[in-house]
Amino acid sequence: MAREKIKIRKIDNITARQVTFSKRRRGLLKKAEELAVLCDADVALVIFSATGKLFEYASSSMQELLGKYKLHATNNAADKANEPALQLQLIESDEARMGKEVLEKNRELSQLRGEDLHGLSLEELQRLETMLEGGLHRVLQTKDERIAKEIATLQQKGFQLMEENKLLKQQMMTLMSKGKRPRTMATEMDNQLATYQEDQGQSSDSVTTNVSGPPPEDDCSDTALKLALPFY
Amino acid sequence: MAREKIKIRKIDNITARQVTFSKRRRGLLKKAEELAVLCDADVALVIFSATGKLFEYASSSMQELLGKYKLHATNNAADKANEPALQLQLIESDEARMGKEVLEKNRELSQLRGEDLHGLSLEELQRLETMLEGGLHRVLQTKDERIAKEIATLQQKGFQLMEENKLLKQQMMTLMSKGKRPRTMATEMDNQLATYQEDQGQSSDSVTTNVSGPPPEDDCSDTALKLALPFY
DNA sequence: ACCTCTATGTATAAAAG
DNA sequence: TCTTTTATACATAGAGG
Repeated sequence: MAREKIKIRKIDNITARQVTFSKRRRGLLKKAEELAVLCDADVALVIFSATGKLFEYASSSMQELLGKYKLHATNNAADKANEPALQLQLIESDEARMGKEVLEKNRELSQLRGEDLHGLSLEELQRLETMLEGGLHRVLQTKDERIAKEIATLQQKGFQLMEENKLLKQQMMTLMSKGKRPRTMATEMDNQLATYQEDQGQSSDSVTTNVSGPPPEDDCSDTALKLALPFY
Repeated sequence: MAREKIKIRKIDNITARQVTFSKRRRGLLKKAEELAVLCDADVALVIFSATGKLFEYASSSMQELLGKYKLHATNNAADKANEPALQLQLIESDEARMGKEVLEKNRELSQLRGEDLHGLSLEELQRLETMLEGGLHRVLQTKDERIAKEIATLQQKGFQLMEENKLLKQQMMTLMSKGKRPRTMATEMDNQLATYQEDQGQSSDSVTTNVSGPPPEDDCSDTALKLALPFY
């Protein structure tokens, strides 16, 4: 495909054939991987050179893919004729049963994802819709519960910290009034306390408010305000 | 490779992914055959689409090639460890793996249905929510398209019937004015026609209006108003 | 889904090191 | 045999039917 167009037939010159094999083999393996990645497909590629050397690519496990292939092949073959393929068929019937199950589950999953809907009747679409709505409802409910719980935990931690700070402040005041030291530290703690109270008030307004925003930069890292919310 | 360069990662848009799959699949199959022919190599290519559809190429017999592959694979495995279980082990592990796969798919399905959500993190719940919303959206879209199409068909049939009735009425009038028979039948047909026109007017107002309600009780069952809508 | 069209990115045949 | 180079053929993304 360069310099000159070539006909697709066995290359006579042995050297040229080996060179072409090397180049095209790599190209093919690359393309196979690209297809698997781009299109979320399962791809298995097996190449034997004329000298018997093996090259292969499989998007997942070669065994898994070849098993899956056998299922399809045997299913189709069984449709067309009753080929009594020795004991092999007995063994494979087990595989076939499970494979069908996997295929069925996969179909169901992809339909729930909204793909491959073209063969479905209105009744089936309605069934899917109901199931999806129910599922979505329950997922949202679970998520809301989880979020509410985490917020409650955060609030509790916050109040604990407030109490702790208040106590510390009092102790500090006591110490300072005795030793007549400047009040800088106590003032700063007042500010921190006010900031934190504001944050708490906001987050309890709505479940969907951002709670993971910067908390007051305290040094009490051991008291663990670590329950950050990754969403909302 | 055209118009714009793309990154080799899963294509998000489902339609685009299917289109690309179709194009690249053909390209890959062609290249596989070219390699086999040009370089006298044995090539086996198995592709499963994301929806589970199978595509394959084999330069000779797929069975033969896969057998050959298994030999190489087992030989190599035997080099690394002294596993004398031959192909039997491959088959057994296939079954075990598929059993696991079935379990996995079932878990995924039940989660999509909104069951068994307790072990999930907020991130996983968010992922489920997104998937369900997308699926629901696509299901609703497909259903709406289907319904619109059926309504259009029903309307067309309705108009056909109206025309037919008009014609029959005229013929009847002609007959009656000639033979001086009582006009009972003609009057009844007038009523039917009026009723049907009302129905048509209603159903074209909104997609969600009940269209499958009682049509005029005509005896023209062969004209088939059978596209009843089971929902809505 | 499938075809066509077209601009562009890739693959690769041939040659050279 | 492998690499690099280069010119050319091929594959294909995106858009429109």
